[in-house]
This record gives sequence, C-alpha cells and structure tokens, in this order.
Amino acid sequence: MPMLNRSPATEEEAISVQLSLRQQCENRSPIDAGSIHIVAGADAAYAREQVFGALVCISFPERKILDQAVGQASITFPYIPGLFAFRELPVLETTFQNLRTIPDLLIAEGHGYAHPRRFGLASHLGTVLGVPTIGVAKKPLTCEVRVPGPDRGSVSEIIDENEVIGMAVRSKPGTRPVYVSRGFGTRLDLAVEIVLGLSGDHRMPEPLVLADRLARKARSDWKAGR
DNA sequence: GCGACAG
DNA sequence: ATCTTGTCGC
Repeated sequence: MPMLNRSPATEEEAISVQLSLRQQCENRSPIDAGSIHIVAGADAAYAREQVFGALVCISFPERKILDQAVGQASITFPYIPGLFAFRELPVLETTFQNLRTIPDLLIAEGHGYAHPRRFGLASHLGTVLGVPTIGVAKKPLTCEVRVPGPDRGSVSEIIDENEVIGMAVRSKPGTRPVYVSRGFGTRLDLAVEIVLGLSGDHRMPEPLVLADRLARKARSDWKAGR
C-alpha cells in the first residue's frame, strides 16, 4: 500500500492543512486513564538528509518494554517553528507501520495543543494515526510560563490568550520542567498524570527516553553499514 | 524592521 | 536536531 502523502509545498499550504486537520482532532472524544495499559514514545534522530524514527511501547504503569520499531526516510520539509510536524510526521508514520502493537496512548516529543494554532506535532500525529496522543516538550513554544515549584509533581499553567493550553511539570527535582499538552483524544489532566506516572528516573517520560536511544541507535547502525 | 521560535 | 572535549558542579 503506497504512501501517497506529499509534504506541503509552501508554509501557507502547511498551515491550511493544520487548520483542516484540527477540526478532525477536536471531534475525537477524550479517553480516560483507566483504559491506558500500553504507552508508546516517539522520537527521531537526524543524519544529513536522512531521518530515523523510533517507537517504543511499554506497559503502564509497570514500564516493561513490550514492542519497538524503527523507520527511515529522507527529509522532505525544513524545520520551521509551528510547522515542526511536517518534518517528523512522514518517518513516524513509516515507523508506526513497522510496529506490531497498537498503543493505547502515544507520547510525542514536542507540543500538542500548546501551539500557536493549537495543533502541534502530538495533535497532528495522533489525528493521522488515529491513536490518542499527548505532547511533551523540553521548551515552551510561543508563550512564557511561570516556573513550577521545585518538588516533583509541581505544575504551573501555560496560558495563551486567556486559555490554559498546557502545563509546565516538574517531572524530576533539580531539572528544568517539561511542557505538557494534550494531543488527539486526550485531556490535559490525563496528559499530566501520565507524564508524572512515567518520569522521575529521568526528566522526560521513560517511553521518550527509550525512543530517543533507539532512534540514535538506528542512525549509528546505518552509519556503520555504509 | 527586529527578535523569538517545539526538534 | 546536529557539530563536539573538556570541564564545572552536585
């Protein structure tokens, strides 16, 4: 089954795609925490014109690795803040096809609703795959955030245009907070709950740490064999 | 116009 | 994200 999706040719086209898919995203009713048993993390690593994707599924809340997959693609879109999804989406879709397990929830590295148009990578990926998602980013995108308290579990709201669009979460003491938002089929409170349930050993939730390592390994394996 | 700007 | 050794600090 060939993948006929092309990357947008212009920024304007990319933005209109976001505005269109956003409607579809908002249609999906949110899942609840009780239905989450398998959580996946998604990440990518770059080498020149190649990008390597990785997905790792773990059990929740036990954190046992259940399945994982990698994928490779050529880069087809530049990095533009606000349009980041168009850079990583193709390889993550390919990687998802290589996965044997359908996760109950997918964690993307980047923002979901906490986005200028409320449709970041996490929202976009979830909408395209039909899998509930949340976004976890290392930095806020557009708006500044109050700093949460020093204790693990402390949170502060990310507010834009008088709306709470995400949460800064102290996932590990002594490190900078992570920026959490809902994606496709999820709510912010659940997103925060999951992040706190899967972090602590590291600042980022475990599935993202594992996916990051796997993507880097896929890249080094590729470099070694050429 | 200038600076900011997920990864 | 990536290019990259040593180094300051807990």
